[in-house]
Amino acid sequence: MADKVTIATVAAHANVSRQTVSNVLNTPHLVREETRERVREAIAALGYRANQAARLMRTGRSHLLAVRIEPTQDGINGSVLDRFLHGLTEAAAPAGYRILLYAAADDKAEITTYDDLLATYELDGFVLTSTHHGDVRTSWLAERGVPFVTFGRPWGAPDSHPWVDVDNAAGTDAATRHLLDAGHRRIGFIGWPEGSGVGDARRSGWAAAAGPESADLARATVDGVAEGEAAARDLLSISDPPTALVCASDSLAAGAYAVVPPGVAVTGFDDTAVARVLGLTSVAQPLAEAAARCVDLLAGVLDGGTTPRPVLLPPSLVIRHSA
Amino acid sequence: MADKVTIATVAAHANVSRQTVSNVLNTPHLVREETRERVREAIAALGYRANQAARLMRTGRSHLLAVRIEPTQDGINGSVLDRFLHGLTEAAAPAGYRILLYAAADDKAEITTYDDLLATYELDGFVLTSTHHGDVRTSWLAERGVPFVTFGRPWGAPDSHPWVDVDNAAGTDAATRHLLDAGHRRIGFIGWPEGSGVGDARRSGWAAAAGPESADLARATVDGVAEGEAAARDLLSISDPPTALVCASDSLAAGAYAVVPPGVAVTGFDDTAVARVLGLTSVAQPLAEAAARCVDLLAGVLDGGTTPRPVLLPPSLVIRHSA
DNA sequence: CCCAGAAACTTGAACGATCCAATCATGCCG
DNA sequence: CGGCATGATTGGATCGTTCAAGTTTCTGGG
Repeated sequence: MADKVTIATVAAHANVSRQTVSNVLNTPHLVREETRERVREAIAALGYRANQAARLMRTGRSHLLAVRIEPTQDGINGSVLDRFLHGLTEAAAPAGYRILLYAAADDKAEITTYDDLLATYELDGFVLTSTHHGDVRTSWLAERGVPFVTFGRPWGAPDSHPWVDVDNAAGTDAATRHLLDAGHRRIGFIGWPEGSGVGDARRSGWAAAAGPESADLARATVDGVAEGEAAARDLLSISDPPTALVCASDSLAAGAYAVVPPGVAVTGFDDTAVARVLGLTSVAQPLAEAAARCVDLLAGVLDGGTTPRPVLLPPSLVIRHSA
Repeated sequence: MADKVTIATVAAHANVSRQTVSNVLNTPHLVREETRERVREAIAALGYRANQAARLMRTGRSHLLAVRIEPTQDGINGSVLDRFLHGLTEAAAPAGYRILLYAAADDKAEITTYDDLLATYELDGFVLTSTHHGDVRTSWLAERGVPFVTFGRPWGAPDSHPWVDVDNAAGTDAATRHLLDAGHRRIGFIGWPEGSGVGDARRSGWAAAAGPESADLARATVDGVAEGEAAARDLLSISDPPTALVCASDSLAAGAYAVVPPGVAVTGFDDTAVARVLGLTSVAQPLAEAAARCVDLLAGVLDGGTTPRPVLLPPSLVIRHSA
């Protein structure tokens, strides 16, 4: 391979100074068109690419965004993060950013990692997933003025930082309406214990569409297939049992679907591979879109200095034979 | 926040020169113990962290490893990559490396990306997944002397580069033996068309254990649930049909399991969430271990300059009620 | 007490880019 | 035709670190 092509190589090749080459790249309007063209040709001919490390040292901008990769919980929702990461990576590239991964056991360890990443790699920003009530991470980042976006709205102060979220309530609302349209009148809900923002939103969407007469048809349990099975059995054992079940996750739905008698409809959430294989009707999150908007917001803060508006995306219902 | 802490800040604080601080970090044996201790205290007191960008400029080592993140195919095997990535990230951190993601539509685009990543970020190495026959990527990297490891053995020249792989044949062999132990005598196989190294290995493991008398009980098809269903139907319609089916993937197994009569056993491959939910017996790959060994090998090449030996890991059989 | 040689430490330069201030060229107006 | 504003281009300094080479300190044998 040829020797390293630096900005000086290009400058010599195009008969201009280094600074002029730099201007062509960063502030093209300062350079006469003729010169600009000549420099561009030299860049193309030599295959020059600006060295990020050197640029970073001067500008303080690494063009690196960090995302945490979490260990897959039960594995069912694993591919959700997977698709989100892929979306991020694809959206970041054209905007000139790259995605750096980090792992952390808990929120406290995550903050230590922030400190490290910021000091050693001078990251430009963070994308946080699965935010929760009283999240220490967001306040730590905000205090230090580190740019970040969350996928998931802030559960405390309304708009304390930019965020992208999927309208969870609209998702269960759509699922419930779909069941109503199919003639179901008693529609149950299997969700998570109160306190998780996402879970509460999913319950409220069902509650709004199902109406107050269904208030006693909700069950709360931790996520899991066995738990979904148990909750479904419980709901079906009451007098005048529900004829359809809206579930807060595909795990719960998979469990429920395994024990309900034929004719009882079940819907899940996240449109995972499990839903696809079982034929579960499920609410799909627009993950690629969400990832792209996360990058947009972050790039907006970084490049434009704007304080962007939050983004709330509508989910869609994927109808299969379970409902 | 306080101003940036550089090596000069530490040097001033410890009453030594910059170089001595650098020596404490990189070649401690050159520094007198007393001084070393003093410098270490200064580093801790100031919370100093070496700036990677500056270090990179001088040494040419970015401590960054790149991995491609692929779009999830049918979603079923999605979480495999997910778990592998998590393993990589966790293993890389203690070795002083970070993981950078990139996306690419095909092998050709991937090579363009290599070029870009190497020139702009000066990546230390690559981890390649899903290598295949006549892979242009490995030869491109090898020609340029770029360090890389593949997860999946090279299908051409035997040991042309370091690799980590799971013994696919051992996996289907174990599954087949498990079925033999359970009393099955006619054991079929549903796999992929010849030519994919992984698929061929999985078939050969079954073939070895099932014996030549089962040679006509193999079917080849592209991956997918519907395809698994069709292949299973086909195998069960012959005279003296198999009483058990070994499948090359959980997708195929899920399809097959849906149509086989009770008593016919089915095994899958990859121990995905789908297998867990359906209760499919499946071959599990030690992904975290594989990822860790990938990092080991790459770190060995980068730090030690050694040419490490390939690693072949044994899979394990997760037994559920499908077999 | 001197001196060679090793050990410990320091200084200046360099990596490749951008920023800043200064210089050179150009065109316009009086 | 000189003066001057404007625009285009240039050279030097700089970011934080490590390398290479230099200088000082220490040690021990004669």
